[in-house]
Order: sequence, then C-alpha cells, then structure tokens
Amino acid sequence: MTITIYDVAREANVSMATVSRVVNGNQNVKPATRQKVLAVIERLDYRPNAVARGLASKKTKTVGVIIPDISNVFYAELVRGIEDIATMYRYNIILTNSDQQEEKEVQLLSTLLSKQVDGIVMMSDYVSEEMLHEMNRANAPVVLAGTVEHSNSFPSVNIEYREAAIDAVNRLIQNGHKRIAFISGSISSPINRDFKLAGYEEALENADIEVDEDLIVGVDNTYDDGLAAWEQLCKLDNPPTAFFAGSDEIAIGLIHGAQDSGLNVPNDIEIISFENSKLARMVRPQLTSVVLPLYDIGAVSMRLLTKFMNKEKIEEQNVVLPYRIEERNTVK
Amino acid sequence: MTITIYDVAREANVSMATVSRVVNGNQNVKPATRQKVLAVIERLDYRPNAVARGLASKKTKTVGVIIPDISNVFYAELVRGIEDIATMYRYNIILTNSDQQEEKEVQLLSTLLSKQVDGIVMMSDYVSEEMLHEMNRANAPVVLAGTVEHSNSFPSVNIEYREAAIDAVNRLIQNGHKRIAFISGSISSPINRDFKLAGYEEALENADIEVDEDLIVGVDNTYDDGLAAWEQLCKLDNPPTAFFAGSDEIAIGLIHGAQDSGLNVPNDIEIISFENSKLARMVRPQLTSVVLPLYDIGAVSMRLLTKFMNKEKIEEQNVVLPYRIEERNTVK
DNA sequence: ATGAAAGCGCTAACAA
DNA sequence: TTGTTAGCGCTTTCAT
Repeated sequence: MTITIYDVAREANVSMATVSRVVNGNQNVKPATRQKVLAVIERLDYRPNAVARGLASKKTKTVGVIIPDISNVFYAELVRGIEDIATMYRYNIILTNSDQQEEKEVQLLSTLLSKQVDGIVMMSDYVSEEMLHEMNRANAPVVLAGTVEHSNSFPSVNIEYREAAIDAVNRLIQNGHKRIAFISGSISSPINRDFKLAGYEEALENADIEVDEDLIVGVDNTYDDGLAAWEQLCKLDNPPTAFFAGSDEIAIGLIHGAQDSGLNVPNDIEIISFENSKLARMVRPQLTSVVLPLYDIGAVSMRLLTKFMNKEKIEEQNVVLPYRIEERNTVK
Repeated sequence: MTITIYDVAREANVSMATVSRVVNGNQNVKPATRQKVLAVIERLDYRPNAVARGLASKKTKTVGVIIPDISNVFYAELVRGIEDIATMYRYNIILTNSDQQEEKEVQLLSTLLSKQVDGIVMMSDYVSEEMLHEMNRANAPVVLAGTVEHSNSFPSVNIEYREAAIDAVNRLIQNGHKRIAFISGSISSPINRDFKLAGYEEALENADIEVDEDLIVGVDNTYDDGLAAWEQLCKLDNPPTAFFAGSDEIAIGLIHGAQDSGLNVPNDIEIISFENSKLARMVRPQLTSVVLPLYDIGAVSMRLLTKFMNKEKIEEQNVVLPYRIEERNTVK
C-alpha cells in the first residue's frame, strides 16, 4: 500500500541504509548510486515517513506553540513571526490556544511533550508555579515569548516594558497633562502590574503628579473594554484628559468613546497606546503608540529556540529587543 | 532516561500489553490490575510517546491546516474555529502559511502528509490543478474551508457567496444608487470573479444598471488597497456613490478615504462590506456587512474532517452555511 | 483477563 | 562506499 524505504531499496538494488543516506543528504554515497536511488524515489513517489523517522532519531522537526488566543491580532502577529523562522529552519509548529487558563496551559504543555516536540515557545501574561514546575521537568527546551517571569530562569524575548511605559506617559506629561489614566488588561498579571503600571506610576511620581487610583482600570484588552473604560472615567468629577492604553483595541475604544461624547482627539483628549498592531493605522485619528514588535518577538524567540535545539552556544538567554514610539495623531 | 511503557510493565509486574490496555482505556483489564498499573504510571510519571504510538497505530491525532496568512484576522478567526473543534476531538493542529503561493501550498501539503497527519483542512482563494492532483493522491482526507473548487469533488464548507453578493448590492440599489463600485481581492481568483463579481453584475443587470468596468477594481484585501481604490475612483468623471467591498479592511480604507475627502458616510457615500470581522464594529460609522461566519466555517470544516477520519457516514460533503447581512451604519 | 511476539518505517552504530 | 543489524516505544493479533 504505502511505499517505504524498503521498497525503494529493493527497486534500486541497494540497502535501506543507502536509501536513508541519500534521503538525508549524507555525502558518503557514490554519485552514481545516488542518481539511481533518486530515480527510484521519483518513480515510486516515495515520501519518507516523518513519524518513523522521529521515533528512530528522537527528533520530530516540530515545535509546540502555546498562546492565549490566535484570533487576537496581537498573538496572530507573534505566531507569524514564529512560523516564518520555523519554516526557515525546517520546523513545523503545532499551534495551541490556552485562553490564559493555567490548567489548560499545563495540559497543553503535557500534550506537546508527549508528541515529542523538539521545543516549545510559550506566551502568557502570567507563568504559574505549576507551569514553571512542568517546564522545568520538560525534556525539550522552552522559550518564553513576550512573557515575563521574574526569576528569568527560562530563555525569553521581551522589550523593556517598564521603560517603554515611562516614555509613553512622559510623552503625555510633556503636553501638560495632570490627569492621566491607565487602562490595561488585568492589573493582577505581572506584565501589567509590575511593568506597565509600575512605569506609569514612576513617570507620574517623577513629575510630581499624584497617582489617583480612580484613573487606573484593569479590564480585558478588547475594544468594548476600551469603550466601557471611557464611559466609566468620563463621568468622574475630575475626569482624565489623557490616556495610556495597554492595547490598541482599548485605545480605539477610548477614541470612539471620546468622539461619541463629542470630544476631539487629540485636541480635547490625548491617547497613547502600547502595541502598534496594524489596527493603529486603521482609525481616525491614527494611533500614537509604543511599538511592541510582536512579529520580531516571535521570530527571535523561534530563532533562540533553534539554538537550544541545536545545542548551539547561547550568548544571552534573556533577549531584550528595542522599542520605539510611533508618533501619529492621537498625541499632539 | 525517559521512562517507557516497558518500565511501567516491569514495575507493575504485568506485560506491556496490559499497560497499553489501561492507557488506552481498553475494558479487558481487571479493575485491580488497572489500579495497580495506574499507580505505577502515576509514581513513575509515565507519559506515552505519541510518536511511537503513531508509528504503531498509523494514527497521529494531528491534522494539518494550510491557510494563506495567520496574521490576517480573517484567517485567524477561521483557525480558531478549527482549533476549538480539533481540541474537542483530541486532535492537535499543525499550522502552515501558504501566502497563497501555489508552489508553497503543494509543498506544505507534502510536508504534512509526510508527517502522517490524519487529515487536512485547507483554505485558498484558488485551488490549482497541481494542488488538486496532489490532494487526490493524498492518503488523508482533506476538506476545503471557505474555498470554492468548481467540481465540488472535495468536501467543503462555504456560504452562498453569489447570493450574498446579490443581496448586498441590492441593498445599495434599493437606496437609489446607480454608480456602484466593486472593490475586492484579485478578480482572477474564482471566488471573487465567479461569485462576488458575478453576483454584483447580476444584481446590477436585474436593476437595469449598466456594468461599468471602471467601477470594478481588484486589489489585495488590505486597508491600504481600500484607501488606494478610493483615490483611484473618486477622481473619475462620474464617480461611484456606493461601494461593495470584498473585505472589511478594504471597506475601512474606503470609509477613511471618503472621510479624508470631506465626505460623509453614509450620507454622501454608502458602503457595504463582505466579511464582518471584529473590525466591522471598530470604525465610525460602523460597517454594514455581509456576515461571513469564519469561525463557524472553520469549526464545521474540522467537524466534517473528523467524520471522514472516523469513517462516519457523510450525508452531504459540500456544506453550505447560512449568511445574513448585519445592518450597521455605512448603509442608510 | 493477560502475555508473547511481531511489526510500524526509519536511523545509526558497526562491519565489511 | 555500502550493507547488516539493532533498536526507537508503542499497538495489535494471536495464544493462553
């Protein structure tokens, strides 16, 4: 039925070892034999069975990817970066969605390991103790993409979130704002609390602006949450005049909330985002945003993973990528 | 080093066959033995090797997915639908991006088959002859998601694109428009030419409106292309007053193009889109759009695939899902 | 209910 | 340069 390396060997009058050699590009094959074998492979339309290969070699040429949700542009960009580099190094990726559920993450990790993936790249707002434990016992390298884990005990690729947040908020402070709100995903996750929020607070303190808890709201990273946050904050006695948004969707919700209230962005309200997905250009006014290079984070993570898989020397396992602020029209 | 079924068998004083039985939930095991084996599995933290299992059983519990580009919201939604159902049936997915390159599609298909996937779901604007040929020789079932192939010789999941296009254009005609433009992805792909464009033309003809080639433009499905299409058409002697856009990004580009020219949507210009991604609500005015149920198409495709993989009876291999028009604010 | 043994299709020593 | 031969870790008859 299916044709195997054994069929090719027989037809070509060589041993299966020789066929294996030509398939794997081993140089120890006489050109003439190689041609002969190649011809038979062509004629029989032989296709190596990667599963058998994986069992024998203990390498599957596939890596696992654990992300919160592929239908979110944010993660989709990241995955594209991972996939492009994976392809370049001849790996395929098994994609899984965790929806940020710790239990699911652990279970996905387990499934991926049972499938003998050669490595894993994982992204999450928060790495639980159990996950950390499982990652430690894993027999495949795992790299964290855009994911902070305070001990830095795992290879990772990130940007200086805190510095970036400070820069972003300073941008607003420079324009004279005293009432600056911070709207982001759940404040309880380390990335939001210890980095973005911390940077926000530091920037305010440096400018002698009092931190007002009323101006800090943790929601989800969605458009509707941005809209809702606007509704909530605009009815404050002393409402904010500027916003630091944790994601583009939130920022766009804020813009529309303000516009629906008859306000002008950036003349009445200024907004800076932290993401810069393709959405940033698809609003009016276009979003000023800290550039979170998702594609690059994915690509670099995958590249880093290949180094681990090939046991190459690693100069720095916690990579920090540069960031910048893309000036557009929501900040004057 | 790694612990195998053999280790478990030894520790539990049973044969590996028995361990295999308990791992696979075979009922022919005395409850007492089952407990004993389970305990050892727990203690040794045994994890079955899916690759070995795949080689022995010829089933890998993984399916391949070939889509144009995961970083496009459109396809990302589809993939989420596929993944959710796959998870439900205990399959994992290997995700690949083809960028709509025929050659790459063929090669990806080949790679996936060599990895012994149990099935494949594929999406593309156009199924080439070669691809069709390769799909026919594949020893795994493949279903086409949101992909038209005129012979309908492969299982597929779609909506009535042509009818939907007619409805959409009629919506514009009802409002008195005579100059209606059609902007979509490449006109040379069957889905655009034979369905959306054909529907557009049919609707116009039914209303005795002459089809004007100047009002038909095939670009890519991006925001910038929408913007560019606006620039191109607004300087016509007799410019269009309404647009039928093939995707949300194009539609948003059109809206912004019109607004940047000082025009009001929907008072001066009306626009209807064909997609209804989450982007549709994230513009002002919000997009009126034909609902292309991407998530559902993905989910149903995957479900259909499981039927083929389990050799269940298939009542209808070319599934047609319902569509509707979501009325929002770009059409009066 | 359980075990023995033969593969699944390939890689990787080791020989020759 | 080429062939022989063990496995890789599991499923699956076929016995018992």
